Amino acid sequence: MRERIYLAMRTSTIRDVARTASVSVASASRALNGHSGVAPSTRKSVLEAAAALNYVPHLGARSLSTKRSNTIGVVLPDLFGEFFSEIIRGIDYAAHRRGLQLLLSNMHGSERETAAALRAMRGRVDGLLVMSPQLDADVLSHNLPRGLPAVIMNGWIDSGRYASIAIDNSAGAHAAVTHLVAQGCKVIAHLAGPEGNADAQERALGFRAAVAKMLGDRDPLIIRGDFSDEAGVGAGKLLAAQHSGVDGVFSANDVMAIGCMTALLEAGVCVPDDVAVVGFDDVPIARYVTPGLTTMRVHIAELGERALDLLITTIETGDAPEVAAELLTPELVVRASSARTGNPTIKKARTFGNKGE
Amino acid sequence: MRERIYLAMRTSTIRDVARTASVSVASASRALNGHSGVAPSTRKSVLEAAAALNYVPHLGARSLSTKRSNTIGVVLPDLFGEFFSEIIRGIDYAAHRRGLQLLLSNMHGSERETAAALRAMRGRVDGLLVMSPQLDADVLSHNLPRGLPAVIMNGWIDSGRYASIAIDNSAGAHAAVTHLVAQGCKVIAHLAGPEGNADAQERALGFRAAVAKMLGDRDPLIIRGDFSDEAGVGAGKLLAAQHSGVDGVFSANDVMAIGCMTALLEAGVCVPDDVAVVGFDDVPIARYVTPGLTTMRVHIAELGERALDLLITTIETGDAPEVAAELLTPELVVRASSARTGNPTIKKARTFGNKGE
DNA sequence: CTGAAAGCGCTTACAG
DNA sequence: CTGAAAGCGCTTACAG
Repeated sequence: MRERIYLAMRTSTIRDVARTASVSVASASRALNGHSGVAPSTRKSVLEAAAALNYVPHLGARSLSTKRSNTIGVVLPDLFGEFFSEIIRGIDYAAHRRGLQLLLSNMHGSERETAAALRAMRGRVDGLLVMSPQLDADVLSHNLPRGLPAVIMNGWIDSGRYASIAIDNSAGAHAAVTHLVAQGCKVIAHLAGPEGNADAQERALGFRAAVAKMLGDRDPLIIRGDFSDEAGVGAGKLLAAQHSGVDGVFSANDVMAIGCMTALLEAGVCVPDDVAVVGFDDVPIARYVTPGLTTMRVHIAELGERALDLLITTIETGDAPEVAAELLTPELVVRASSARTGNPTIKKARTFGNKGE
Repeated sequence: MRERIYLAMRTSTIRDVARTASVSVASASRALNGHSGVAPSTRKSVLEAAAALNYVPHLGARSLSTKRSNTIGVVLPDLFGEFFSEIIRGIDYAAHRRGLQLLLSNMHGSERETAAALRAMRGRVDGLLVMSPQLDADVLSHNLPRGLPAVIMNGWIDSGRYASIAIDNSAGAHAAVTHLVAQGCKVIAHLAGPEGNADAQERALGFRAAVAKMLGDRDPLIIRGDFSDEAGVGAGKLLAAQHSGVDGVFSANDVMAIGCMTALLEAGVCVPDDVAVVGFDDVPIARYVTPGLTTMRVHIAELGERALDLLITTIETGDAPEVAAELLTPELVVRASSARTGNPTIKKARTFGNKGE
């Protein structure tokens, strides 16, 4: 009884197919893979046997012998959320077009886990897409299995070793500040991303440079965040309570910008007339919040798509002869969150001069 | 020269480690895997050799011989978007806790692709999580590799063959309509999901039953959608233009509900006072739109988490002795989109009696 | 056109 | 404690 169940459940192998079709395993393999040079009658009986046995090839075994998995490994800081979801969409789109599978993994923030995730890809994928804004090139290249083609997205890029693709954060920050100033903002604060994150750091630096140049502000208010909506809410509450005279906010990402707007609105602060808000990324929901969020559009999905294209090129041309390094320039998308009428609904605290009151 | 590059790039195998450490491959394997019964000196030299060679084990080969991949396959209708992103978050959370990797795949809508995706999992994963609201149990079970443990999420479930977990859509629809009626809505329309989708169908049926019972409406307005924001926008425009007297909308998912609200607001229709809107899912953004979206909370991430737990149980207990079938009941979350003051800003068209004018 | 054999990179009884 | 050998399920030169 036990044995019968076992036999019934056992998945059939190419050996079973060969035996059923009365041919060798080699012939079965050739027929199954549609190779030429197989007698029609042989092919027929093999395919029939396979169908009868409901044969499904063991891809692990196949890739062990072909050294090809038709799978791309993707290692991201997270697998969910507005931003990563869009990245995955782009990668998936490009992978699907080429008949490639995706092996996704995330690094859960720690260096140890990133190393584990990268190493776990060995022998299972043909190439790697890694987004690691938190880790420097050394950690990365030490743990990237040798000989595995890889493309680095948005990281502390070590040009030369791996192809890479990234966002021009500095240009983005500059454009955002320029826009806020053009809208009449006089005191602009920055809602920053996590420390140690390459993108966040570049955006903060770009912001500082821009407000120094355009507003002569060398010590702007910078609120440290972590890219989460909660951080945005906290910042919004802070700004609403503080009466700091801030009339414009440049947030390092959209998710925080949205949290910030929500908190400001709840506190009775009008966006954009009291405080104009600009985000970064243009995640899908940016257009659905009210007011719609002005932001620096990154074309996130396209970024993922381009990264996969780059990887394929790297794989096909062998050991990346000229290492590519693409830089994507974000574009300003103006929506209601920054469209100021020039009529603030509340007087600025600093007009009264008694800050903290 | 060519050869030198090749040698330099070649990834080292356990054989290289063994040779470097002057032990057999068997001993190297045991040392590397931390097995007991290895002389300390042997272990030491093996680990040193591995470090020196920057050895990374070939997981494909390992799982071929151990018949264990420590990877879970996940097949979803899509890998991105608010809903699937949350599902993935839950699955990832549970998988990470157990040290499991995720192999994600989507089915891009077609039956052929679903079959391919399911079969491609053979030999690469220890179990499968499948969400397939579009396909019936036969297609599914025909393509699920025999002997591969699986859990079906939200599908046309064939209780008995596979463990499953699903949402009580009927109860959810009923609760949504009950709420709208309690808010004073008299004419409720349904923004439906795609045909052939199990969840969508159950929600529509539940809606019909509820409005028939509570409002005596046996022929309610049902607008066919496809779960996309565009469909929601289209429905909102339609409702705004139609003067149909509709004062409540129950949408089959949040994303359409949000699109619908956006379109209604743009057309000058007040939500909730002219039209109250209730969604389904409680995706993360539901709380950030303005007005906040009332919805049936599904605890999406938890659904993914529970599904993985179920799968692990199935794998561990062998061939699922008692096939589990869990049903999750969604709960009503009231936000501003349905909090009516009783003061509509515009007169209902049907009050005038000249519909279409 | 076909089959026997070697090999992909591991692990694990089995002897010693 | 250690090593030689078989085996996981495939593919692919190599002979015939």
